[in-house]
Amino acid sequence: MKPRDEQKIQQIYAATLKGVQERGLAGVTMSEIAREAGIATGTLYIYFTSKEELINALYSECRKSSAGVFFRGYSEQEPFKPGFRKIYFNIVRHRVEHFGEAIFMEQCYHSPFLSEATREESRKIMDPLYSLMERGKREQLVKDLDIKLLLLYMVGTINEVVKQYHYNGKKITRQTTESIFKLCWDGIKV
Amino acid sequence: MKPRDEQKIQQIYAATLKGVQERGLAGVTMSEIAREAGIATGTLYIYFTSKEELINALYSECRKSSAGVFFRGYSEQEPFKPGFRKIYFNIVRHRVEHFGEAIFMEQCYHSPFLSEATREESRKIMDPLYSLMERGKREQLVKDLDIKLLLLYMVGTINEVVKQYHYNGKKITRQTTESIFKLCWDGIKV
Amino acid sequence: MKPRDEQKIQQIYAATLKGVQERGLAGVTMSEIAREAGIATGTLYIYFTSKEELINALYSECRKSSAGVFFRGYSEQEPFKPGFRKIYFNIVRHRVEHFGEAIFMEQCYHSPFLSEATREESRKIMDPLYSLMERGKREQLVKDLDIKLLLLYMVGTINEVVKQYHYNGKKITRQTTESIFKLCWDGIKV
Amino acid sequence: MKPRDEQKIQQIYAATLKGVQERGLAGVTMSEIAREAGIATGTLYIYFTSKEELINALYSECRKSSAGVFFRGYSEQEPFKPGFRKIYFNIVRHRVEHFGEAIFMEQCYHSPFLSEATREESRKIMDPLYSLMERGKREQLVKDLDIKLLLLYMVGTINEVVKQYHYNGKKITRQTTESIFKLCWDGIKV
DNA sequence: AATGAATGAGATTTCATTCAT
DNA sequence: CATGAATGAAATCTCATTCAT
Repeated sequence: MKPRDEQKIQQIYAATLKGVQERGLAGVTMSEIAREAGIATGTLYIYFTSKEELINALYSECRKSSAGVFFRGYSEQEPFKPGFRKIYFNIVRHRVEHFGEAIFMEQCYHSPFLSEATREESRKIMDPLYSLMERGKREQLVKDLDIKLLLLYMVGTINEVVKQYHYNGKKITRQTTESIFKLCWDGIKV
Repeated sequence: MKPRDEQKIQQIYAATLKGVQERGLAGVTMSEIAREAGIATGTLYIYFTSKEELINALYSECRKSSAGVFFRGYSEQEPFKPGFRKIYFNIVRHRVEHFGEAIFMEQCYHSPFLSEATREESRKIMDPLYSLMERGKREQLVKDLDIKLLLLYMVGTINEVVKQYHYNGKKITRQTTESIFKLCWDGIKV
Repeated sequence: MKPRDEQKIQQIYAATLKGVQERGLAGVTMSEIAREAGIATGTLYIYFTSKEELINALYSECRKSSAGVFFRGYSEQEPFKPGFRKIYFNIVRHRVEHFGEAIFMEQCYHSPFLSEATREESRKIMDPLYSLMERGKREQLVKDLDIKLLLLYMVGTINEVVKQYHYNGKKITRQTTESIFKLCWDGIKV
Repeated sequence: MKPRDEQKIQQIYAATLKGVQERGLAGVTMSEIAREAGIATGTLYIYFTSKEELINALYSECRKSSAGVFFRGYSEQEPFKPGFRKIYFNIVRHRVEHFGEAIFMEQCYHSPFLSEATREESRKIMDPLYSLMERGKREQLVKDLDIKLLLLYMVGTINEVVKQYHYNGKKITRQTTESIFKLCWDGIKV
């Protein structure tokens, strides 16, 4: 019987992401999160019984929300390349608009907070992209390599570019996205 | 008189990397580092006046050591593609063999520990790779894009692949490296 | 909601004074203070962000409280000698009844804790006594010497007598006070 | 079989006094003392087996050296007032020239360092002044009050004046000394 | 539910003392 | 003897969590 003031939960999530972005998972404290969220420390513990639970819940939340965006407007019916392209652009946009989430998730990986269950659960989210890639291979549009490798190739560049652009205060324009998509496509295509 | 022990510093560094890899910058403590390094907590403070100083020193060290490996065996005289390939393989090898360092540096970026001075200092290390890429562009072997973008494209994949392979307990074979190099090269070439 | 407890501050002050009297500023620790005040160590840090701040706050407090006592019942209207005598007796009584404060302040002077601001602030407290002495000089009841010197002459004896009597377990009786007042007066008068 | 490099001991004493004056007994550390004395920490422990022993030894030393100065040029044969005057001036001079020692001794009183033996031993040093005062009373030159009280009256002023002048960076001139001596004498005489 | 003061275990740091050279 | 690195107990301080209101 956990309380469901959904708005408060969102404030807590936002406060956590902000804190992690500024001081890292290492530096963020429960009282800072509470203060930033505009509630008392005690209240935080009404919504999340521990720091660990908060981290895990937020992690899941991030995964879910990102999946929603990644496949927006994408249909398994459309031909491979436009589908692939759509997802690519979706991922870039999401990474840019939800930069804090990316950082947070990255930091979680090496924290003592994330439970194995959460890690496991979060792996499945890329499954539709997996299927798409498989189709690309079947249709001989994409190199015959391990699918996981192809996905990492695709995602790695996006992550790195978005991160570095962010740190250097540069904007990712449509042109930038077109450029890295072209790089990616030329590499991946047969 | 017992001289200050240079080797002890290496033990401390190793202990820190191990701790960060296991529990994240969030979870690593000075006493754990000391225990792992086989020294007393107080001794740690003879070599580093604070946790912050230790983190910064290790960060610099990592940057420097990686630069050394990246350009091993590479000469500016050799033609573009073999040079590029050599560096690519060097980076992959370094990331695999010094995985802990990569994790550590990634975590540092969003920690309250890293000083601006250290951040600044560490940016210059990729300069030679920068020059190589410029040459590639001049010789019209490489796409005419912003060099920084090309480097991020190159490095992003490596980071992501090495990381995920590591987490899943998979080995990066020569074949894997060849595969991602091919992906990278096909993308980057004109 | 539990409001911040003003009385707790008094307990902390009392505990600090007791500790300093028994073991000196050198020997007093934050955990001892907390234990003596009947609170947890962490609680101490809710009220004072550091040991230094606690010491400075207590120092100011002592200065202020002593000033209150020194001039109790004294009016600038009354003739010089009875006024001077009243203040003299007040000071003696305060030193006896608040012996711990005197010791504490003495120790603070050469500690690394006291900030320059606190030192500065505390100088002004004797001002009314200063004015009184000036009047005494104008009325030619008091020797024509630097006023500061006259005050130090007056206060020095009190401090020394109270201290030594305390250490030797002797009581300062009314008779004792009369005696030293007579000594002081005979010296100071024209 | 304690080593007797007398010069080194003096350096240690000087370093200790300097440290205590600057940071209080609270703030002075064994390694600082060693550094200031120009020796290694370990060496300090060859000369004094513990911090406590060093403090106690220095305390005794201070007491002894001060006694030597106090009664310099004084003979029990000379009449009361010139004798008293000589000692008075000696004390003032000593306090000024050895200010650090006075501070040190004051701080020791409330430290956990000073042993009861040391405290006891140091009380006897004023005995000749005690006798002198007794004579003054017998010859009816001095008020018929408890001798201890008379001495505290005398010494208290000196301590206070020297301390405050020192803190305010003012010099104690011969004129100052004459002034406070006159104050003292007028108070003490019958 | 909400609050924020209180708690105390544990983290960082200091320092008297010891020890290997 | 002299050195200063090494030690570890203890001090200062932090913070996840609990509790009284």
